[in-house]
Amino acid sequence: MASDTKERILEAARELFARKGVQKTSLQEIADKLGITKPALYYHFASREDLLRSIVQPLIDAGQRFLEEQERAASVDARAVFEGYFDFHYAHRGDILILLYELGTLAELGLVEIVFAWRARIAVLLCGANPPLNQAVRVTVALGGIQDSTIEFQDAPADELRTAAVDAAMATLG
Amino acid sequence: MASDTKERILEAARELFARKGVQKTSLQEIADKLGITKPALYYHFASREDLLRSIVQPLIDAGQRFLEEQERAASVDARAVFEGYFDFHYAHRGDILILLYELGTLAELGLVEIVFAWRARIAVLLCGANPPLNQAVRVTVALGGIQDSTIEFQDAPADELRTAAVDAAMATLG
DNA sequence: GTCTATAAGACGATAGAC
DNA sequence: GTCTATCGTCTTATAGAC
Repeated sequence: MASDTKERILEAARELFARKGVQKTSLQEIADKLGITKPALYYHFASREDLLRSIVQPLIDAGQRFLEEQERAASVDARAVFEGYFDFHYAHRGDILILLYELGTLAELGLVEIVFAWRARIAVLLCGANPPLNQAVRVTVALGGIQDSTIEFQDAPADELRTAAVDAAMATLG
Repeated sequence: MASDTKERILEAARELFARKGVQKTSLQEIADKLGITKPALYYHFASREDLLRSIVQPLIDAGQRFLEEQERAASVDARAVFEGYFDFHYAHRGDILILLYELGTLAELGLVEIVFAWRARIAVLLCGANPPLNQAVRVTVALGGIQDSTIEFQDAPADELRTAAVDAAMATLG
């Protein structure tokens, strides 16, 4: 396999980012954790931003795949959309928590725009283009609520949480 | 008085924090914006954290007052609670957006715990202590959704948005 | 691929004059 | 209340040996 040092760096960075935040974690700390030096780290990643992007990219790709899949589906089933949305957020809840605590940092990578665009595309699936405000709000509440649930109820059994979150989202949509 | 240097510093800091994030704004930049020097700034605020706390504190106080008011009310009306929750978030949506983009920074000031505690207290008001998971999830979706709405629909007319958000929250609660 | 060494600069914060 | 000057520390990033 390709040099696993690169993978080890990503893993260490992920752990430190989650524990102390992205901005407050220096490349020095990441290197120390692995017992290597900063220049060694620079051999694998051209810059600090390059490292950060390498962590975020798989998440963006997964989200993109989920959305294209939903849009390709022949018919739109709100419950299925919510379930897929829950599954995506639950599967990546660790990384998503990192992003949520550091929205400002991620905004510089253009991530905030991407996530808003995703929500807009789902909103189109659920209630068409240019819905009235009260419809748009309901979609925001439903999707935002599903995401919040995967963050706030870390200890709950996954299947029970999934049912509860999707039920709540369906009730919101009315 | 409004022309006080201390007030002008807070105002400049707020503006820069909103535009480029808390962590990425240096004391130097705040001083430059006002045409004063860093030591002058230190005359008014003991430290960087002191400055940050001075911006956040009024928000915490306002939230605290809202909650005590709700808890003192003789009877609990879910709709009234949601309306008050919306009004609080709408009135402070500018500052709340700053906090949302920098949860990590605010966590160091103990703010995240405070907000979670608020939500827990509202949850007790709405469905008693130790509710089943599906009830707790519905409260999270409803409250989180109201907050999201005040952020996402910046351009919508306030009263129309208020009705839509509260209606959605009521539907979520079932 | 990893090292030693260091550049080049920003940062928070302080001392002391006025 | 505001200044000039500076301290000490931390940072990203690079040069060049092995």
